[in-house]
Amino acid sequence: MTEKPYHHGDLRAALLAAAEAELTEKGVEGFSLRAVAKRAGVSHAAPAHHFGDTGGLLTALAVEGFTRFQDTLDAREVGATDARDRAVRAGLGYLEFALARPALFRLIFSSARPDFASPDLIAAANRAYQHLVGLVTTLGGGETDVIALWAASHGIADLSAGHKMRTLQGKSPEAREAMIRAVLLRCLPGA
Amino acid sequence: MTEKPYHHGDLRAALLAAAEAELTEKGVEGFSLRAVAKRAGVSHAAPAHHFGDTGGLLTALAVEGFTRFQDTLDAREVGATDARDRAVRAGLGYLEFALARPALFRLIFSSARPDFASPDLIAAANRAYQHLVGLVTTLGGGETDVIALWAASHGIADLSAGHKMRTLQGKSPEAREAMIRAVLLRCLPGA
DNA sequence: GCATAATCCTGACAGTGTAAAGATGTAAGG
DNA sequence: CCTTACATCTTTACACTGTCAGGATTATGC
Repeated sequence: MTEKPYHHGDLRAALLAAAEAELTEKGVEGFSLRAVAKRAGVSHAAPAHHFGDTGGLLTALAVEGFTRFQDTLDAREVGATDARDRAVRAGLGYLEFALARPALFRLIFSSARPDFASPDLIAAANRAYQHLVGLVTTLGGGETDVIALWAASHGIADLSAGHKMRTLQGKSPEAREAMIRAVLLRCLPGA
Repeated sequence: MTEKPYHHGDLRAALLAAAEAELTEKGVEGFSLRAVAKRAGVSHAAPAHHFGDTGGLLTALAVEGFTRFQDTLDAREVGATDARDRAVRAGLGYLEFALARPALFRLIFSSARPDFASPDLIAAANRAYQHLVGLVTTLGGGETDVIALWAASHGIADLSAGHKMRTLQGKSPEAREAMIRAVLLRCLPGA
């Protein structure tokens, strides 16, 4: 294995990994393309060929973020006792992702830097949304119920990621989960 | 009135106004301190004396933003038929502010650039939170109810400000408001 | 093997935030 | 009134940023 081959091999993936690390350390607002390149051990202009500009890199990262977001929800849903419990668990997964990867959460939900007109990103976002719709329609809910569950889940997650909701931070994990379950249950159809 | 006095007179206020204009045009992530100074017709290092660094300016702007946020909610609450309607109207004001001033909304809720340890900012945020607590406790609600109403209001507002919730965008203003009222009512105590 | 394309680097440019030091006005005290 | 101190603003400088143009290197197709 040569020390530094001119061609990286899979620079695109390496840049994405470096970008995610950079993002979690500095946040969306402190994100630096040159720092990502340096972290990947490559020249500062190397990312341009793969992603165009900074927005392109962040768009690709947002696509990856959306799938990881959905993965976290899916993982939480396994073992659900019934359809209602499954919807509640999805909301808990929403929060879990926001707390585990706040920067990625901000990138996909509260940033203007990715190109949200990108077909890939639209597709990734739609997958997550359609999954939510499926959860609610299984319970016999309609548009209003989708909005209710989404808003409550997102509100708790976003406020918790920004450390705004200190009432929840103070509680023990069990008490916190019980509280959130109670809130989410209100948003389910036929409550 | 001389054209350009060396001392501005009230540069601090002028910079805050310029900063808000700059923020609404470029967003938090495109915010530039030098552009603010140029907009105020002053040297690029002038803001430093009044606000220290960029974070200081954005912190002061966030304090102003929080009071305007609360003003919007208060304005919506006048004319409420009862306590329940008042809480619902507060939620509608939450959304109104997020749509009218999305950049300011992002600054106070989803940005890491202001110094949220600043006493002024903490005080402004606490005022808004205590007002929410008052709305809920008047209805006989507890901690869980506060979280429910806040999360739903914030979720709807944040997702709408980011143009993520297209279900609501498509509706007419009347249908939209009716839908949101239905969601918020679920979060009130004794639903 | 050779032309071509893909990949990565170097160098340059305008723009950014911040710090230091100088310029200019204001205010206070004698 | 004059001077001394202070507040305010400018100028200059530096390191850093994203992006572009052009050159160097390697892989690929024929």
